[in-house]
Formats: sequence, structure tokens, C-alpha cells
Amino acid sequence: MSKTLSSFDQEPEAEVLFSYFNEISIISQLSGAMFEKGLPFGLTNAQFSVLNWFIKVDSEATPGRLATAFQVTAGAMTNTLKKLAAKQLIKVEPDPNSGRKKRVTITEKGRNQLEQAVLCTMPVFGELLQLLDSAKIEKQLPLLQEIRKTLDEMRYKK
Amino acid sequence: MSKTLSSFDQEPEAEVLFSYFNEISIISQLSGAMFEKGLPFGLTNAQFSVLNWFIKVDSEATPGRLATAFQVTAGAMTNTLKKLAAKQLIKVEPDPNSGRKKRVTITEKGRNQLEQAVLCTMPVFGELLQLLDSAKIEKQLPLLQEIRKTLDEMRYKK
DNA sequence: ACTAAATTGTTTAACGATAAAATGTTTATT
DNA sequence: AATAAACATTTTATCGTTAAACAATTTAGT
Repeated sequence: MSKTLSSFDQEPEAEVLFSYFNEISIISQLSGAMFEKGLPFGLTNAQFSVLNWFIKVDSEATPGRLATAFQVTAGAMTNTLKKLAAKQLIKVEPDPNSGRKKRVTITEKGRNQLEQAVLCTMPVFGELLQLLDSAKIEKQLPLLQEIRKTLDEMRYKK
Repeated sequence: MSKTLSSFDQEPEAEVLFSYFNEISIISQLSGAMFEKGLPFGLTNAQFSVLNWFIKVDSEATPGRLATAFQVTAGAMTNTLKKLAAKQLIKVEPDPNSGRKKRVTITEKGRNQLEQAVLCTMPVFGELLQLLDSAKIEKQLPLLQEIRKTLDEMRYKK
């Protein structure tokens, strides 16, 4: 759930951060729901993202590598992969080189559904781009990436 | 779950939006988890936010008004209010003027726990402010608010 | 008044996430 | 070899959320 104005009155900088994260969490929720609503085949955002990863990053992976890439717990990734495997959009095999690892790959059916899914989400982006200034948005990206990295490092240190 | 680089190669503006929302969703997840970890009394972000609302916005509310304010479904708010009421941090009464509405207020115990909770979260913000430039962050706020409003309006129209 | 529609809130089922425990495998130490 | 430690994944319990069904009350139309 999202936060509203806070009680950090004596700390104006903390107040800024609080409001910032509040907006972020609302946007995350709304954009995620909007994107998922446009997906076909009952694909969820999580499922779409994993399929997309195989096109954009690497043709194979382990569950652990995917969990790290998506900043989710291993259990969450196990769950997502199970759904994808049940729909035969990915293939999960034992790793020939290591008994603890598994080897995950996308199937032809997975490729096809991903391709169609990308087409289905185009209209939503088109609509958004008519309402928003994508140049201004692009300028914000570097700071967002920096904040994301900072938060990620804080997780582990200490 | 978060998204990575997408397959929108032919639409560079859509690609920017996709990456932007991807960063947003990761930051939302990480900052939410970090904030909640600092909360005392087993308070969740949702519970903290509702308590905080009573200090920052109004001294009383209906469940429906709170659900709207926090962009969650009525069912989610029912759930959060039940938890808060069980801990006696809020009071939920039938509305004297309307049989369907309820009147929700914060209790003295609720005020006290909120005050302590705010103190508990200070160190996290302090740490973040040493690593991040709060002036730059503040400059991004207006666009974030605009995006949030745009997404919110798109939900209802159409 | 009566009925239909809208409003308000709760309940239920399903989903995706986390944390922690459990299971099994590999690597390092001795 | 044997044991301990690290690693990879799955399982279990819990949480917060949504969507949809449900119950109750108020408002509007006739």
C-alpha cells in the first residue's frame, strides 16, 4: 500500500524522500496493473518478464540467476517458473554439469506468446506517450537507476 | 515482480517508458521493504500509512475514503483496519448519520505507536540522505506526481 | 409508498511475494 | 574418507492485494 504525507516535519529532507517513495509506490502499482491488464494468454507481469529476459539477456539461465536478476526471492522464482513450465512456455531441465542447478530455457511456444504479448501492450504505451513527455521521463532515468543501485547495496551491507 | 529490458526495439519511446516503470517497480519494492523493516510493534507499511493519515490529513474517516486515498480496494482497507482495530490503534464505530458508513478514528495508543514508529524510521532516511542528493530527488517530484495522476485518470476513463 | 439503482462495507478465493525451514548437492578442510 | 560449510532449489506458512460475490442501507424515479 502507498504512503501519504508523513510526520517528518522536523526533517524536511526526510519528508522529500518520503513523498518521493510514496509517489514511486503508487506509480509502480498503477503501471503494473495497467500493463498486466493488456497481456494476453493470462500472462502475468512476472511471467512476461521472465520470457522477455530470454530474448534480451541470455538464451538460458538457472532459477537462481533469474531470481537475482529480478530482485525476487528464490521461492518466488520457483513459483513463476512452475507456472511458465506448466504452460510449456519454458523448459526446465537438470543441469548436466551440476546436480543442484537447473537449466531453464524458453520454448518456441514461449517465444511466440511473448511476441504476441509485446504487440498487445503497444496500445497502452501509445496512449501514455500521448499524455506524457517521454523526453522528460528519459532525463529522470539515470537518477532512478542510481537510487535503485543505492537501495540494493544497502540491502546487503549491514 | 520487476521487468528488465524489453522487446520494444522498434519503438524507442515505448522502450524508455518500459525501462522507467521497471526502475520504479524495483525502487518501490526495495524502499517499501526497507522502510517496513524499520517499523516497530509489527507495524506494516499499510498500517503505518493509515495511522499517519489521521495525523496528516484528517482526524476521522470512513473506510471507503481511506481506500480511495491509498489507491487500494475496499477489501484491502477492510483488512488493514481490522488489524489496526485488533491492536486498538484505531476505533471503528457505526456512523451516527448513515447506516452503511462507519467512522474510523485513531486512538491515543495509535498516536503513541505512530510517534515512536516515525522515530524508528529516521535512521534509515538519514543513511539514505548521506548517499543520495535530496535536491535532485526533489526536482523529480513534480513529474512523478504528474505521471501518477495521468495513470490514475487512465484507470477510470475507458 | 414501491421499486430500482447506487452506495458502503465485508467476505471469499486466488495470486504473488517474503522469510524461514527443509532437501539435496557440491566444495573445502582435516 | 569423513565432516563441515556453502550453495541451489523447493516447500511451508503468512501477508497484503485484487476481483467478484454478498449483504445492508440510502437515494431516486415513478
